[in-house]
Amino acid sequence: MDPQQPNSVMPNRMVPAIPEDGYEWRKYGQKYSRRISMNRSYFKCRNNDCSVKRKVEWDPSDPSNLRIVYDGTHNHPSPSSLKEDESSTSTANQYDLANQVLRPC
DNA sequence: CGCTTTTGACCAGCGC
DNA sequence: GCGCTGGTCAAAAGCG
Repeated sequence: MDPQQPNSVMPNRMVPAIPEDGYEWRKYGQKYSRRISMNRSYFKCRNNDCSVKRKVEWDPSDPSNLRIVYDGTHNHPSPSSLKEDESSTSTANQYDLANQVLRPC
């Protein structure tokens, strides 16, 4: 029936589903934009020397439409990369913002 | 205990 | 001048 979660368990806290990019983020705000009818969540990268900001927008009626916006660049390797070998020459794993959803606008 | 998360309110700039 | 939005901060509570 409804694709929601009939169970009383919700893996997510309030957001539908955020794609992990391999970095750690700390949510520091959330707001709803009636202008675009979308929810906007504000995340900040946790690092002594890395305060990158990450904005996530998604439609409350269509959590499938996720819009990720990165503000800034990481100056430290991703924690996910640290736990495992990291591509021999760090090719360009530093800025793998390959999460730019492809939206036709 | 430490850490994280959530909500509300405030501020500033801009457009008309 | 007014209204509106965007963005951030603070505090509190709960959990392992």
